[in-house]
Amino acid sequence: MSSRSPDGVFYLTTPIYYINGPPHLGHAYTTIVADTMARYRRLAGDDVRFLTGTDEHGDKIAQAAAKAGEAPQALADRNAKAFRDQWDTLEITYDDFIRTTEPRHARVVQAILQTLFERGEIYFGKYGGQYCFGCERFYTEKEIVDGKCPDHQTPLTYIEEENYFFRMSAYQDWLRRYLEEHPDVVHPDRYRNELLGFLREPLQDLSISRPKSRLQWGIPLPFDDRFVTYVWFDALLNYVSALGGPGSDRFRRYWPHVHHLIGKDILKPHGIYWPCMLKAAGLLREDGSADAGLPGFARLRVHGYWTLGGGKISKSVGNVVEALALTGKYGNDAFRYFVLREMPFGQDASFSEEALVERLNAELANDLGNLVSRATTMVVTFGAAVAGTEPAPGDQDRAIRVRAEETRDAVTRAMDQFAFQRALVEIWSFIGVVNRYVDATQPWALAKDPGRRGRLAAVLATLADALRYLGIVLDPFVPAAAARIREAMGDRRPPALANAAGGRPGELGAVQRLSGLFPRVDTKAPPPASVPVPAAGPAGARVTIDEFRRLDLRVAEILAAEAVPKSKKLLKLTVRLGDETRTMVAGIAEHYRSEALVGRKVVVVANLEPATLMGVTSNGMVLAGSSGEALALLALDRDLPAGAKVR
RNA sequence: CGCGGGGUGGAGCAGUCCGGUAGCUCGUUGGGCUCAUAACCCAAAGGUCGCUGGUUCAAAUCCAGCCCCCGCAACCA
Repeated sequence: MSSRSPDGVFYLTTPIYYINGPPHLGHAYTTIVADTMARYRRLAGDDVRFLTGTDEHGDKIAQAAAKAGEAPQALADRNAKAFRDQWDTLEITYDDFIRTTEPRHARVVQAILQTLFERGEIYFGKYGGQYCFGCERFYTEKEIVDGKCPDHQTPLTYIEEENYFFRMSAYQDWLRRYLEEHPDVVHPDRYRNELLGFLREPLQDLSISRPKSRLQWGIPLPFDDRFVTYVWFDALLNYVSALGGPGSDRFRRYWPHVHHLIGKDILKPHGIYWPCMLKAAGLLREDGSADAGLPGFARLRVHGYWTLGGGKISKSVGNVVEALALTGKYGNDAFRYFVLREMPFGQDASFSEEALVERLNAELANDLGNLVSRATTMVVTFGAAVAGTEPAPGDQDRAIRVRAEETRDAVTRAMDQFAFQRALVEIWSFIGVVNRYVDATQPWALAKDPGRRGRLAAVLATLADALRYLGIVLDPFVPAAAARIREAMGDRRPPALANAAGGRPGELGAVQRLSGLFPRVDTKAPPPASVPVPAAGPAGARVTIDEFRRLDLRVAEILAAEAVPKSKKLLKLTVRLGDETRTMVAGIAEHYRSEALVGRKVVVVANLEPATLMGVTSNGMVLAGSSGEALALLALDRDLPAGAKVR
């Protein structure tokens, strides 16, 4: 069985991460998965190109920079560095790190836009529609939830403006047929089904520009510098620009072998926009053509989400940034092993420190670490006694060799499907076999019997062979530990899957004892709870008394309360302030039953900008205090008429 | 009728597509071993497979209905 990729070339990308926050568990998982796959492919002998990077344009960055009183580029430089530093800490072996603010990226984006423009794939049109400033995009009637952005729940603004559009609608049929006929381009399969689901609705043309009057922090359109490029159009092209763009040698070599690793949240841009863009730009192979210089589709490998703190006993990690900090506490290998082993690729899984420690102790320390320790100790201790002895291999030894090869093939099959969990299960099953082999052959007993030297020699050679093998197959998953195993076994060859075969006993004399590869974590005295969750939040900036007075706080009587249909948290309240009656929406449905509220007097902000939530317009806000899960409405300790001023 | 995942020994999960003795890891208990990181190996105890009904010789598995949990959508104005 060959473990190589077609042509022995493999191009793997992570999404480029948006730099509006620090790297967290989600980013790290994607990147670790990619790194594991890249290492595995290299181990299998492929020529691998592994790309990651950062997405740095857009209004959010521009605004954050303005707020901090610095240039957007300065902010981007700082935040991009945080990602790079994190990946260095995790020993991620990326070959290239692209930033969308780099000239090499802008050049390619502009060149491709120009090509599309000249081909008539982009047209200038007037568009009137509901726009969300938070999302930097227009919404269709269908997407709008009661006049609000379905993402931000903020009111949309009707904007009529001229923009450039990509004729994405022209590719709907092509894309649907392609996905139907090529089940392997999106994995796991359910995500392909989801894409086909999207395609049952008519595909709209995609607005790909934003007027500079509204957004400046972006790549100018090459054919009209009054506009900058829409962020997704800009961002997706990093996968091409990082190779130097169409026509470059690197592009020709790697682009046909591209695999995009993504999280399920960005399936739509990658599974709909991206293939249409590529098709239009001539960067995909024509149907039926044998053009080897282009891929038929940008293959997608889609993973699920981590959930946190689901368990009852879970005093564990509170958020995704904290979760990532556990790499420092338990080490890169343990963290990698946990996330790869715990989450079946494509599905959701829950993350907890307890589960991590359990796997670290049971699988890394007990199964693997202890095996390495006992085996190296025996080879070193008893090895001298068998020097020069002709080994007498038996069935047990041959069985280990066979099992090793079966395991290697099973790992190959699993990795071809991005099934990291299954690959690890296979390897650990082999570790169990070797542990049982030690108990069955009892080398310590053989060592006491001079007449069984030949047998002992064979057993020790088999053990050494098995560890050398593990030092190779474990390399993508726990690279540091694997390197230590190879070193202890005196194996100085660069690791290669081709060498992960049994039956090549090396010099027992070169073996060194290796103990404590993964020390157990004492769970009796649990480690101090990680970073304490900060309370409600630091006191914000101060306000002046005048600013405070701008708030119109009033006593209000609740006349009626009802749940907002389909909402989980919202109650629609009818309240009376003096003579006036109005509707307010409050996110308290999980804490108060509507019947219990009628007749109560509460404190409200009366002059708040109206907002529509789940279709109900709220004219004000009911005040409540909260702490963690608990929530309480403000009440008066003596009665006052509705409408009374609060200050 | 918004989308999706799930309910299987104490904990976490597999098995469900294609019906036929309910399996794995952790934990517990007993034993073995002494090479090893209180580890490793063997064995045992422990389950009305969420509920109800149906199909069937036979249901964790198929069908119908119901209950509950968890993500996301999706909001705490």
